[in-house]
Amino acid sequence: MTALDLQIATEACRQCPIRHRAVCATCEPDELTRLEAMKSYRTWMAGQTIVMEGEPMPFAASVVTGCATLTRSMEDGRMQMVGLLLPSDFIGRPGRANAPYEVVAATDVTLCMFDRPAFERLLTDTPHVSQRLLEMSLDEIDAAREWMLLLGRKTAREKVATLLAIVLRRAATGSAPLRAELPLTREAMASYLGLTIETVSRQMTALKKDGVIRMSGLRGLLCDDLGALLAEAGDDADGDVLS
Amino acid sequence: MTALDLQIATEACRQCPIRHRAVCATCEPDELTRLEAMKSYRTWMAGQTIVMEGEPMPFAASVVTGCATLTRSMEDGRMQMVGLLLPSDFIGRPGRANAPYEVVAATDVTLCMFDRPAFERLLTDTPHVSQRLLEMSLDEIDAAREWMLLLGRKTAREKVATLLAIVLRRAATGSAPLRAELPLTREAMASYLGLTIETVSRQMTALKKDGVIRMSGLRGLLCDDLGALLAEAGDDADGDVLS
DNA sequence: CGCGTTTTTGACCAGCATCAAAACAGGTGG
DNA sequence: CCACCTGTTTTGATGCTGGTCAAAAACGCG
Repeated sequence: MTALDLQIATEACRQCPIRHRAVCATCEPDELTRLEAMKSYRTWMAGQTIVMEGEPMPFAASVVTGCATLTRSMEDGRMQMVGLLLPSDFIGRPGRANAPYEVVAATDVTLCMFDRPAFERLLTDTPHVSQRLLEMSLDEIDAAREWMLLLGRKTAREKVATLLAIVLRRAATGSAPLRAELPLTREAMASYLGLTIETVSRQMTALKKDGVIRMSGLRGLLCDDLGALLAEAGDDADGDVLS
Repeated sequence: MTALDLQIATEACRQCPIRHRAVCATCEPDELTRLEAMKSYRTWMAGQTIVMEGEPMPFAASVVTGCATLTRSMEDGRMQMVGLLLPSDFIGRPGRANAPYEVVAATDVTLCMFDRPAFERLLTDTPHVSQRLLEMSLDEIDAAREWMLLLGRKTAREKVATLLAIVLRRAATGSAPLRAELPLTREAMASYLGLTIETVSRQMTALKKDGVIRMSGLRGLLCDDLGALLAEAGDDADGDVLS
């Protein structure tokens, strides 16, 4: 997506790359018009904090491009990622003014932001939107529960394999060898998986040595046999969710 | 609540003990009438399976009394609890016919069950209900994320202390010594916390030895100093969520 | 009272964290 | 283009937390 495309998208929802998957997916033309009036695009660079834990959050937003993370932290500094937001995912909780977690740009991220009061009015006025948001929330609950199984019961090797499989699934470019850019640093991976950086690194090395994955550079991920990777992940070969 | 009360509640939503907290909380009188037509009560005994993982789930329901658990399991038998349902909590996912997790009665449980197709029609017809369900789902997401922090980053001792604090909060009978009946077996606690039974048992013993809690029998929990317990839990003294 | 189940306790071990240092990548300025 | 510096990633050595296996104790129930 070029800067020009982005500009167009800013103006017309109909051109938007996440039009049919985001919270606005089921909007009618007149509802889109109303959305267009209250939305604005904004971009953050990788690593930048979008919202700090506990701070006021005067907007709701959809991720248009890039990847953001939600992180919850303890007083002594221990942190756990609790959400991974990819294009079309929704940020913000109607009815709540303050963010319960830190929101950080994992890669460069563009958000389509809605003024919170206006968005909440839209929610009460248009069942379309609130029903779509309900649907997305229910998916998110399922994803969170899958994630809880990972955090509570999987071994380090299974955790890493699971995450790599998730990334490959989302980036699915068709046939083998499957190829994807890791949108996460080792630190973000560790935060996602409830591990330390060192353990993530060791397990990646082990999976490479065992021929389950290959790397091209630090971020380029290759997999010839997704079945083998899924076996390492301890899942049966179906329905993972992300976000 | 006696058997007689329950009988009354079956007939009239207005008498229902969870009337203002459940998914029907915001219903108008006419909507309640519609609900009454499609609902039916059913009770399970502690330990019974309500729905098996992957099986069809032809209903949605609210927990009226008792406690149920949602559990996700891996092929090799490892299990992780992913939901703890207390009175007023909602079971079921509109738009999905099969249960993605096992539902088990932790204590004796009574559900107020709705026929799924009828309930889904109600959802599309009455924004009240779907907005209430959205609200509840968003709370559930927050609870799941808090739970993820526990699973990913807390020590065994912190995990156990956190769970005990959650139970005490929900059962809050006013002033010290705080008192509650544990609705969970050691096995269920372990499943909730991503630990083994033995570790849960050891940590409970340790917390007793350290004077943080006292037990009267296996299920009776006493705490003289909730602040001390919360300190052990690694939380600051506020907003935990459950379910 | 006796049996089955749940819980506790004990001994031991493995997996992951921790601490530390080396290797590597990426960017800057000479 | 290379030397240098900074931050990330990898590798190594070691220790602790929590898992595993086993048995004893406590509880619940017929």
